[in-house]
Amino acid sequence: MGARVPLEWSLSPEEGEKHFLTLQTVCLKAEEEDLQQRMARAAPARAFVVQQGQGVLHNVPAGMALSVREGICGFCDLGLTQINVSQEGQVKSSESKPTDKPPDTLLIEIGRDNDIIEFENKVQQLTPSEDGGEKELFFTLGETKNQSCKARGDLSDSCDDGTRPYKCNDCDMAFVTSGELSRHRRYKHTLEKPFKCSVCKYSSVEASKMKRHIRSHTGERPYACDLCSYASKDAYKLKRHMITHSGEKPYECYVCQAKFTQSGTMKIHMLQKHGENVPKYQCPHCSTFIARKSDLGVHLRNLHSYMAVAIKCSYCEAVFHERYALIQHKKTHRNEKRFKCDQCSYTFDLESFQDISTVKNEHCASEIVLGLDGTETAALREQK
DNA sequence: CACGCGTACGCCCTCTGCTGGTTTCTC
DNA sequence: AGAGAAACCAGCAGAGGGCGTACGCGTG
Repeated sequence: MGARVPLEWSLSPEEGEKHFLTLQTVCLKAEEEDLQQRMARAAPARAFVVQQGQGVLHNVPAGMALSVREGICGFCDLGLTQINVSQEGQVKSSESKPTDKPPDTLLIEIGRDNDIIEFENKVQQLTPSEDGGEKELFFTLGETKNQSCKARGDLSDSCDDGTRPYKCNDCDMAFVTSGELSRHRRYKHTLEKPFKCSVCKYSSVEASKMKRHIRSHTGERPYACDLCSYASKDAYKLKRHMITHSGEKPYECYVCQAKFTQSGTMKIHMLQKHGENVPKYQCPHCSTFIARKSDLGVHLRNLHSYMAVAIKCSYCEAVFHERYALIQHKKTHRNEKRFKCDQCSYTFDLESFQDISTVKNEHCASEIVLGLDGTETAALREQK
């Protein structure tokens, strides 16, 4: 991820039916001096008007391209309107004129129906660029949900001290009641878990969590789906399951707009497709690197697990209880398949290995019958 | 009756791992 | 070129963490 680009914004009703959200880039960080120079070269300092939600752009200056995307941020889970300011590294149009300033104002048209929307300049990202490549600025606005600020530190300052008098001594959290504070401290600091499972080692902070846990032992599934035979052990899983019937994909990758049914799936996608220095998982039994941990499990089961029914090598009589061992064994056969003519120094490949192989040595126009070790066998000599 | 406290319920989240379809690789 | 195998990938569900809130009960 690149540096953040600070934005200031204000919402001002004007021009009768329209509201305008004005964004101003305050400055670019010193380390982004190169970007400033690029922007100054290619972008006129003028306002753009973007029709929110439809991607209709007006007054796009030469050398710049704007697009509007809407989705849900994978990191903060806010509804997002994202304005991408794309700039070619080298301005191709001869009519483009260099300017002194980067673009400093964006105007976004917002209908009156959107009065309830609150914007915050929470996420702004600047993607790194390749030399001469495309540079993109992501001005991303978060549409706040009607939800608590939870544990996000950057929003915690907004919590009202008057309404949340019970402050935790070990962190910045504050709560309405002492009971909430007490529970929070058990979860985060004292790690006290008074509820113990009689079947396994699980323990929990709350009795309700133990009740839910017990269902994993009893198999009780009180939450049944109306549309299929699925039943869940808790309400949330049923709700999540219902997405499979509606076809809804509420999580959208803000980079490639791919959509996903679960946030975790999108997170993996973003890591694997758009992440940097993505770690890979190395098989402990062979040198294979696999992108996903779950697929390493598949690899281990398929190639390294013990097989009750042994598989015989197709080249010889050897049998193996592990597929990977068989694969490695077969490779030794393949490496051995080059043979020398017994009459001269010519070498040749066997087309296939069987218990007995017959090879036409076209070089010497004589038929050679070979065993697995590349020498003529007594049985073969009798056949000849 | 107001208040504090504990409990129960509910919601949403992350992490995890299995599954099956698709793509890529190897022979 | 084609078949089979392995890796890639998204879908999906299990399990558990964390917190908001409603409710009941005891107490002053």
